[in-house]
Amino acid sequence: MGAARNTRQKQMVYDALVRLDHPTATQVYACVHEEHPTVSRGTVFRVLSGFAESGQVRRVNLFGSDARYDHTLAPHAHGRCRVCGWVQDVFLPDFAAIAAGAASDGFCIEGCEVEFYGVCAACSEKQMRESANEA
Amino acid sequence: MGAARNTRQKQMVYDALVRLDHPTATQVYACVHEEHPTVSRGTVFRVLSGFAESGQVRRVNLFGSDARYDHTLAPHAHGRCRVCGWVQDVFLPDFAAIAAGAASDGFCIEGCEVEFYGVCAACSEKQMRESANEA
DNA sequence: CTATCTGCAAATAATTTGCATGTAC
DNA sequence: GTACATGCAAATTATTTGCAGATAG
Repeated sequence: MGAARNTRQKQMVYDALVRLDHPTATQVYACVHEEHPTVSRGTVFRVLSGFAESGQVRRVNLFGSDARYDHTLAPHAHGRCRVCGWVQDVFLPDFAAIAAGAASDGFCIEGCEVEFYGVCAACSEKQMRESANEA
Repeated sequence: MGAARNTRQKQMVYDALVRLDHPTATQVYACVHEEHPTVSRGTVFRVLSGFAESGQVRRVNLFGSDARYDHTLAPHAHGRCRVCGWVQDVFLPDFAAIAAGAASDGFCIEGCEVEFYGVCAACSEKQMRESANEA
């Protein structure tokens, strides 16, 4: 196994990932493919998997959806809005401590993924406004 | 919309779910279908989705895998072994408090899913034994 | 040069869906 | 009896893969 090479495709995939806010692989493909129609689906999936494997990006599985990719490497959780589906980063100050403290039955914990779900601020306000109109 | 009906299929799907330990929908299908070949894929997926929607079971998305179903409704996290893939329940005493305390930016948290990943006790021992043999 | 990458298109695999029939209540 | 459920098979959707040609180092 040799060293990974830098290619235009990898750069484009990474740029799209940063720009797109927790996108799925398919969303990254759509974004890259729009400006560079010759870039193929296979390449985007391969590049994203490679990034995830090398730790360059994080692969996140959220509820009831496909795998998403996150360029923010610092440990953090996610808030997923039940209404609009938006994913918000949630930084927990004692994130590592929570993970470390949860070890039990000899399970050696190496990392931790957390997703909160609920309603984001924007959707809360919208719902409040709508129910005010009904009354 | 009428009330949900009790059918043999639903009972079979639920029984398989309890027996199988965090199975994917496809695993549930395989299990049910083996003893009752007439039960169809579509039914198993529909029944599991219905259970998840009604809150009768919990749908869990773990890293890099398909959706899994969990009949344990009490709030808990999961430990997923990097080596053998086994999923262990992890009960956190202050689970609700963690979720509640993490609210920020107006995100209204309704629930929380946590997955720890690492190596389970069995795989740790096995690896230790193997490295001892090499030395 | 040559090991790695890429594009393409076809293959998998999970999940969903339309529709006619079956069945719980 | 009728509304909800099921079986079947075909359709979708996400992701993977084989292979020949392109290219980074």
